[in-house]
Amino acid sequence: MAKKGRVFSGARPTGRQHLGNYLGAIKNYVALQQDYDCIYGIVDLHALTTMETTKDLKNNTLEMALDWLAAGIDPQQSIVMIQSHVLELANLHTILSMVAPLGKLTDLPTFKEKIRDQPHNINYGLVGYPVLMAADILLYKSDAVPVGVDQAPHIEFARELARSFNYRYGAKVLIEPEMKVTQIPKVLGIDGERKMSKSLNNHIEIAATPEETTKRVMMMVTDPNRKLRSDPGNPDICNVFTMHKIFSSPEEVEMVNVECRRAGIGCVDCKRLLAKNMNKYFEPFRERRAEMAKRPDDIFDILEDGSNRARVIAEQTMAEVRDAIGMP
RNA sequence: AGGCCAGUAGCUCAAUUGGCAGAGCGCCUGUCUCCAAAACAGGAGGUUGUGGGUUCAAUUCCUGCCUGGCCUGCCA
Repeated sequence: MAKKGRVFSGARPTGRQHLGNYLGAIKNYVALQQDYDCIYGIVDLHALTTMETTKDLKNNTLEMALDWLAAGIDPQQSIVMIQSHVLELANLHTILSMVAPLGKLTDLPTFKEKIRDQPHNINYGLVGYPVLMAADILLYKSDAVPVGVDQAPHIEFARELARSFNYRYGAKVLIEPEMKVTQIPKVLGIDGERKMSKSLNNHIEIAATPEETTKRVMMMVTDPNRKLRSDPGNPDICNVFTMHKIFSSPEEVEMVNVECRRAGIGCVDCKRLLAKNMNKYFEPFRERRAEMAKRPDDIFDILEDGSNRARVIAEQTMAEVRDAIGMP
């Protein structure tokens, strides 16, 4: 069947995925498979720019791959691969680094953030992060890249690199990728104020047990003005309600919306309903995942197969790149 | 390569002349609340970067090494 083109997206191996990862990326990855030839990379090289210890790298890769595959990313239909297993990437990265303007790299907001976050580890790779990202996208001749708005400058940078390369070497080898801005719901953590993230420990893992999920939901911060059971609440500022809108039926959402405001239901009732719906939502996923987790070798085989398929595309691109440059 | 400075709890930092390594924030538990938050009470968390040395005793003094920052050079 004819698809609209090729999509590449990568995620750093952060281990077991949480609701933010799922709603922000994975769900979208699964949906895109219908219309595009997708390549999903576990970008371990990018992870090295911030990781100071790599002892969990392999396990984090496995855990994330399990979440991806069990969630519906289909390795028959898409390519699921490990970034570092395609050596051509390093080659293209080096070549692109000669075209990449340093001033632009150091001006990017993400780089400035990292300077603030890890002033003791400002490495060369950190500056070149967007170059490596561009290399990944361009290596596979991606037509589109699904990203959140925060990644927009990086995609724009990749487009400019492709243009610069093509102009400098008088070729049309590299394809400027379209930015496929996905409307990512801003998923807040259980603290109700900051973005859900593992490092803030305000996350809920999608592969968590029903008990663990319920426990974490009960810990969620609600409308602080609703102190007593008899007080009316305001769902508009309550993250529990936001989650209801994702995991509960329209009828239940309406019920919560009405009953919370007139103290018809309490937060405990509200949270129990949410936890129940979340657990129901992820039940089939968790069953599939548990099955897959019994055979970790199979997962690594899938990743290896994906990397091999990706390499075929990469080799073709690199032949064209070398030819365009006029390398002997 | 040389010179100077720094490294202490998850984070930011204290610790008198060399004398039991502490605080704030964060984290966990409890009280209180429908839950959560807030408040209060309690708790965990450390080979003081690391190996030697001096000393009755080293976070503190000496020294090798590691890491980071600033400066001066050398090579490509």
